[in-house]
Amino acid sequence: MAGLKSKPTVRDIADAAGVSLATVDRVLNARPGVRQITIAKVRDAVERLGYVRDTHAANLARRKQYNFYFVLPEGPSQFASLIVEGLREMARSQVADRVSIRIVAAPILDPHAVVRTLNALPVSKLDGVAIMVPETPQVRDAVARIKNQGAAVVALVSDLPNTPRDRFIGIDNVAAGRTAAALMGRFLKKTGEILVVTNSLRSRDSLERRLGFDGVMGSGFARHAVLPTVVSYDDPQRLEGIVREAVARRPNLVGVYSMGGGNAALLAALRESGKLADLVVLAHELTPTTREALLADEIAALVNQNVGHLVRSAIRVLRSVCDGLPILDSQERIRIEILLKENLP
Amino acid sequence: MAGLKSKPTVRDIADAAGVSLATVDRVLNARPGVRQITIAKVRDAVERLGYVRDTHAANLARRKQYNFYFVLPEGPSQFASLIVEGLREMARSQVADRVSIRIVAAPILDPHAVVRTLNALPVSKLDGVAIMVPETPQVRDAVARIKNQGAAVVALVSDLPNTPRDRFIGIDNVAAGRTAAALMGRFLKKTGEILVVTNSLRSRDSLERRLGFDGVMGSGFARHAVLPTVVSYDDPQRLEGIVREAVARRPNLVGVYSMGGGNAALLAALRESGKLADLVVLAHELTPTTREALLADEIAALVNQNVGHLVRSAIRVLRSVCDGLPILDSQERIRIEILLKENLP
DNA sequence: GTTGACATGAGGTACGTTCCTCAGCTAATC
DNA sequence: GATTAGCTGAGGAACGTACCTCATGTCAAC
Repeated sequence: MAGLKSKPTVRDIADAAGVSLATVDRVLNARPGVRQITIAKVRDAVERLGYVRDTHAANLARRKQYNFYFVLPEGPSQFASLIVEGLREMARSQVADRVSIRIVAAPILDPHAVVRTLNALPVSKLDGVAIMVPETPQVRDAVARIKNQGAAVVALVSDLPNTPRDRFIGIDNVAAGRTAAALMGRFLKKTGEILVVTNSLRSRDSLERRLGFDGVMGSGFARHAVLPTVVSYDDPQRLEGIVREAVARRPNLVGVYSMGGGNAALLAALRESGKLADLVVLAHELTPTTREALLADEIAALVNQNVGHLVRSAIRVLRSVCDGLPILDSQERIRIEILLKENLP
Repeated sequence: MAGLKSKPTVRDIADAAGVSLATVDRVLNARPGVRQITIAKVRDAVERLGYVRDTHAANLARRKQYNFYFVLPEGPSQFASLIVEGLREMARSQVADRVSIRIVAAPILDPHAVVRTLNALPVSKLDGVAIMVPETPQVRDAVARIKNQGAAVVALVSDLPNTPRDRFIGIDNVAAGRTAAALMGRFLKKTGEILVVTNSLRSRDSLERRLGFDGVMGSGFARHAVLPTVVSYDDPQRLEGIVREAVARRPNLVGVYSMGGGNAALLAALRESGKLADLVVLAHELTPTTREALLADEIAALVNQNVGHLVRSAIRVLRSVCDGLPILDSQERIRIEILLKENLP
């Protein structure tokens, strides 16, 4: 019973408002040369008839190409590679019609280089940017500049809350941390210490995840002791050293929570320690490494954000912002996925 | 670097193949009156230039409306209501352009009435059907008939594997059962008996879920005893009675797995028993009832299939089938979501 | 050689929109 | 009363595709 009569067109609006097609067009596209009264008449007709512009016909006429840039972290991050892969798959699918996507690598270890990368974007030639870099004051300025020049901007994976970005596309990392804690608490059979590891504290993600993790561990599972965050600074060797030492020195260790990347090195160190089977290990993001570990029962569960949804949502939102269309919140909220061996896609 | 030059049009194909526009059109739309050699020339040019028809321009020209019917279970099922709601939201969004969706209620308690409903569909006026009813021999025949008349058909939520349906849109229910078992095994702190409840065994879902559940419980968590499936036949009172009795008679009960609907009655009975706090309760599908119970710590976790994805995927697949376009498997696989209080959307 | 079947080309109109030009109107200013 | 500026209408071309008609071509059978 969800019927749908043939949708009203600009012509219908013109008739209903008692004006010409040209005027409707002027109003709809915010072109000058129309009196306020006439604008109101057209707006009213649009409301009454429930007109929604056919974006496809519009893009056809406008021969518009959406030019979007994705600024992604350079380097060995498996997660970033997955995003690139997701974007490539998008480009091949029909969803991406009239969308051209360019990927720019940002050397996130060097904040100044990141800003240079952002400033080098051809803002005049582009309609929108999705940015996945840590927030620094300089990045904030760069984002503001891009936004001021009229481009749509979304923050990807890691939010840039103190910038005029149009939206954040990613999971609520505090909730992700809470989720990890809930799993950890439920999964642990023995009481003991929990090691928390991350590769970087520069992005907000790790901080927020830790916050959420501590919140739930502290209230619901306070019998366990959550150790201070160990940071590897993207150095696999450093990470291996730290982990090896922690496992050796802490006979009471029962769980490990890996908040960031670098899981290959973490798992290597844990395997070497021989205690992996006794530990509840939780990590983030489904990558080849974590998938394998999950299947081998080395990792108990993953907290994941679906890369496909991430890129599709980013593109949808960028388009909507460009077209001045509303964003369907419910559709753009990225879920916090819990992955076990059993529900692995 | 994922560049995209302006895509080739029919005109380019005509030039490249050395034929006229009309001929290209005849080939592309499989109209008669073209020699095999010419067809081959055009096909070759399409290949070489990587032409893909602009479906939006095509639909515009064809002034095509996709007419899709959704056959959903009638009755008080909260899950079905969510699907209806999801469809209504779709209709409002831009994704559903040129798609008209009609919802037909099928009285699934009466198999003959279901078949009558299916046979009453205006097959000649419709492009595709999404069907969510239990599989019976009569349903199989009806689906075959619909498919034979040229409509696209997908099975929704519950598969119809022995029919010529184009695709199944829903989760792998065996894996869903396995997932529930993994959670149950991990969450249980005490050893004991597990009650398994469902409202109906008519659809395949419950059988498959049970299969998966038993598989994992039997291999990984065999210390627990999984009781035979209790069926409520969609009768809340019957369900309450059974559950009340089971809880009273089995002091060793540690977990409850609800495979189907009717969770309101189940929870009512468990609450009344006073033992709810000691039980690990798992259920399927996020509904107002299960959400509330999850937030109240009455349900430990939900195994969910995202209604939004379900309907969007169904519509995308129906469209692709109608247009003869390939289906992107990776994009259409519905995830088995695990929902805790902490990652509730 | 005529007939006819089939294959192809040329050209048009339409879909809903954008964007352009040009003409005509009204009201205010000189 | 003439000039100007601002507003509006009428109409057309284009986007990429579908689908229609009509004319012209080829080739084989009679």
